[in-house]
Amino acid sequence: MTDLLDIREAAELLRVSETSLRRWTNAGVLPCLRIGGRRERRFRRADLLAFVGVASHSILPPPRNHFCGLYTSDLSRVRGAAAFLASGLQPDALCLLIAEKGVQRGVIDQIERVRPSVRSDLRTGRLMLAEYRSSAATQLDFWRARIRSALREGVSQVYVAGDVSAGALGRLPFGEILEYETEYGRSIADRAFPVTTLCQYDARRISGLDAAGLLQCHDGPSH
Amino acid sequence: MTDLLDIREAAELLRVSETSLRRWTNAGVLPCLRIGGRRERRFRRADLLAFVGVASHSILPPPRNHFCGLYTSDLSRVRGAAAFLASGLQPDALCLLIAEKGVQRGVIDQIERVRPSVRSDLRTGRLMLAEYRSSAATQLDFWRARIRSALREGVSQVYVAGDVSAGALGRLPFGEILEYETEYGRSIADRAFPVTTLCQYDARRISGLDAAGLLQCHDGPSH
DNA sequence: GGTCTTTAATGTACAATGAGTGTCAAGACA
DNA sequence: TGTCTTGACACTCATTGTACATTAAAGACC
Repeated sequence: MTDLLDIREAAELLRVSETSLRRWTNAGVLPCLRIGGRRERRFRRADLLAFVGVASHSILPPPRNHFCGLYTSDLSRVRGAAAFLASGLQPDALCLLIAEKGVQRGVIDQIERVRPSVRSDLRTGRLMLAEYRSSAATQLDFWRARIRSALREGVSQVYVAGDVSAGALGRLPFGEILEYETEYGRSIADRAFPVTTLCQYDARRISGLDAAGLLQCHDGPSH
Repeated sequence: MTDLLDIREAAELLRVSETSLRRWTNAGVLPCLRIGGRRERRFRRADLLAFVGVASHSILPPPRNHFCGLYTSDLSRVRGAAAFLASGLQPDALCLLIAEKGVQRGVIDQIERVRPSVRSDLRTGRLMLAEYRSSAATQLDFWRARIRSALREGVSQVYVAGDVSAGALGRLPFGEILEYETEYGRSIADRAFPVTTLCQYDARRISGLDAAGLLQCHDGPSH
């Protein structure tokens, strides 16, 4: 977690203009550090939060937003994805479900049991369906495009659930899947993006070593 | 994500007028932060969502104290246990390492690299070594006895690292191992006991289904 | 080394904004 | 019917945002 913010990031965090930050630091009411011969301002997150009266929890657990789920049956696969997406269907969020058609139907039916309005979520585009591309590169491009356009349209949080094992990606050698996941974690599920992801894998079709690799490139299991 | 919304964004999010937001914050029913000399309002997303009854993700994560670690090499096994125990070697804590003799030596050597005083920790009993019993029941009794006596002696936190795969327990059918872990989680790694546990397994010797079972009866992977 | 572009700081002037304080009408509800 | 809440509008005023020019450091490039 970057603890030192430049003036643009600080202005974005506090939703104020850079001018105000300069005024406040000049007036001495807001601490800031100076760096380099140009004496650029650097702000500590804790100082910024203290300035608006937020108690800075000194030790925050690191954010976890890239989970993997190992399902052991078709039912547990559907249940896992449904629970994840149902919790994500919030007013200003976008949910994406990437899975084969049959699985999509099962997940929708399952969500409907706790959220009868799923169908309308589908119509309004708050919940979108797709299938995995067959190449890691095109799939990554798909993610980036979808998420960027959603953020541009004002969505504040994106929830992604993908059934990797059953899709086209799942037929790649496992090493390539891990590379894909690693890249996904680095460039998409990064802290910078408000994206939370659940990657599902069929525990019956992977080895223990595969599972260890999955845990390595995810923030943990979902449950 | 600690993002703050200004009053316009907050009004847009909740689909109410800015007037109402001002009234609600003045009445104290909706929390808001104040910033700058004009005391402008800034709203935390979680507060806004909570105000309309949406369960926010800012609920405290449940405590996690029963981890499993999948190692893929002898080196990663030793490193995992060493990192875990080194972080646990605090003044009022007791650390337990349950592993075969050879692994014990490797872990001690590894800890010594970041904490030269390990040997004295061993002498004073702050770090204790043992090997797995061959039956789940006797092993559970061992844990209970050790931990209870430690707590009686004033220890405030117990850290347990165990290499299950390589020990006598690891030779049981995997179903029995899972039963043992489940019982351990229920009666020892319970919230009531100040015990944090790392159970290590050899990823090379288990199946994907086994790994899924392990994740099910642990709070998550350690890393 | 030198050159060019980018970026941030500083300073100034002026327009825009939000807070605080009112009033008032429309709709919900018992 | 009366009461309560919401949204809209008006007004003042201090703060904030924006736009501009200037300077200097940092980074990219040859």
